[in-house]
Amino acid sequence: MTLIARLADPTARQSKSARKLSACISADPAAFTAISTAALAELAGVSEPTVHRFCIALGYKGFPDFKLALAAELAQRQPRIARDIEPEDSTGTVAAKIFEAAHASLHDTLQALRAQDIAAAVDALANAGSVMLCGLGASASVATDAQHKLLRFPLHVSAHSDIINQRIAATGLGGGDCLLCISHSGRSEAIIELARLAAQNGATVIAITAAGSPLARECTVTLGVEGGEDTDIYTPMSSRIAQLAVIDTLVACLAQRQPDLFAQHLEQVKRNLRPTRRGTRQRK
Amino acid sequence: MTLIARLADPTARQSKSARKLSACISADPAAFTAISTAALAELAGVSEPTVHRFCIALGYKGFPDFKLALAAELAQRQPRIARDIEPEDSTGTVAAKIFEAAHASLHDTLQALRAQDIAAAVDALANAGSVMLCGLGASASVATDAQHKLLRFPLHVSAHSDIINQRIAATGLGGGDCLLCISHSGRSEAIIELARLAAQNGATVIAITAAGSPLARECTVTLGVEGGEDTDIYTPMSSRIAQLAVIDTLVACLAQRQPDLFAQHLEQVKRNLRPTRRGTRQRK
DNA sequence: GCATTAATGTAATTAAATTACATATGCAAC
DNA sequence: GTTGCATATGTAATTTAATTACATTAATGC
Repeated sequence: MTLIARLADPTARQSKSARKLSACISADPAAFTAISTAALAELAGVSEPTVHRFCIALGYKGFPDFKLALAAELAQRQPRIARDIEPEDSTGTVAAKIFEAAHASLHDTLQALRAQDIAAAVDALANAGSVMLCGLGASASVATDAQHKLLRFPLHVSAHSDIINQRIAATGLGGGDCLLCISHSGRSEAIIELARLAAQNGATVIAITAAGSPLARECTVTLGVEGGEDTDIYTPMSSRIAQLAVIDTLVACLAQRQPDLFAQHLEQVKRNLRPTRRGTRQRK
Repeated sequence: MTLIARLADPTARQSKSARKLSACISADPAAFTAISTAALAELAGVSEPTVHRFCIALGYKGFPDFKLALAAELAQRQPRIARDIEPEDSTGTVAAKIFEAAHASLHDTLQALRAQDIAAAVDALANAGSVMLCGLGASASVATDAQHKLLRFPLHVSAHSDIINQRIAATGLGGGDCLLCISHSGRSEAIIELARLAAQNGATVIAITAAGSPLARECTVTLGVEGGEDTDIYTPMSSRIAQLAVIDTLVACLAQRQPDLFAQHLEQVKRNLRPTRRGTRQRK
């Protein structure tokens, strides 16, 4: 757990003055990175040695050590100023905000991802008779991308972005088959229906979608994707990036599971990359 | 410039002992975050007040302030341990590595992106008679994604992932039209030919690809995408994520340029998002 | 080569952090 | 409810670190 989280943690058993200090620091951690024991003691209404003991109790060598750790942690946590784009923003600012949102989304998604869910999804994919990938709108291209990646494996993979074809194909799924749904909101009626249909037929349904969404409830395994900071405008953009990262993770785990294939895959990707590595001076 | 970069900067005019201190700290910055003036003075072979003056000269209030800044900066710079996935890695480790690579790729791409190039690309797109999007393999789904986003604008947009259709469509492009090529390596012969063809017909050619690649040389504007850390295996995965972020940036800038549309776009996305925000307890 | 300025060091001072010790508070057993 | 123990907190002393004041040395220009 991070230091700041530990300070804010109400379940931690702390003494009265420790609680005062925690509250005081949590309120504005940045303000306490450039302050002395005396000043902090004053502000928290405790004595100086209490501050010192507090730091020791948290596992630091003393107050300066604690301050250093706090400063480092504050620096580490992303700027997280991920804010909506304003009409007056410069091109550079727009780019920075977009990339920042993507970072935040990736970060949050990784935090929320549970290893056991990934493992379950990989199991289902690895053992599936056939794998069907579905998405609509922006998620359709994510599904296509997943198909591109999964084609390298000895799986029967199909991707559909047409809701008629999706339903037809889903009807054909049965036990041992696998449906991977991709949806930003997890509230697209067509996809939810599809998941339900596949599940009724006995297929394993995996969703890369918002945790806790209606789609998530229809699924065997849900890989939650977080939108990052709660900004209005660009969340669907960033979440799609996180979806891709989740797919990459599934593919990597799948590859890893099949050592021969893994090596082969590795070799192939290396071969594909070779031209990129070559000096760019020479033509072709 | 970062503090660490400033210390290592050989062009900076520094006194003899300042140079000694810079060298000493640059050698292992982390070691000096938990040390006293006396110890640093000893190690650098200078006196204590010299250390203090050195900190003041760098713009800090004193040695502790300097240490704090140094620690913060060290914490900030990414772990960057982006390494290849090993067969023995756990599921969680695989996920962490994949996401880390994505972070690195985004970071590097943003660093390398030039505002004037984005502006030029946005100009070309905004004023284009028709916009054609092309990519092959993994880049095909990125092109599809771009199409999905650009469809919201009053542009004539088409995306092709079939190399025959691509050539046919590119032949139809002329002055005032715009071709947006997406390629990881920038060495796909088919796409390079396409770019050349379109350019010959007078179209503006934009590429989202590796900077300095053959494709980049055929283009009016290149938006370079960095693969992140130079790891063998998963670079193409991460770079695709960065490609999407670049597209998002273009779309955002495009939206921003047309205030009415921007507002409309914003409203639309907000509307799309609304269901996500709603409490997830209620069904449908 | 001498004067002047900047750079560095020594020693003194101040401030901060830590320790030692005393007191108070809370809890359990009787 | 009181006694005893343990934990928590505070006061004061000590140590350590950081800073300042002043002296000395090295460097540069004339």
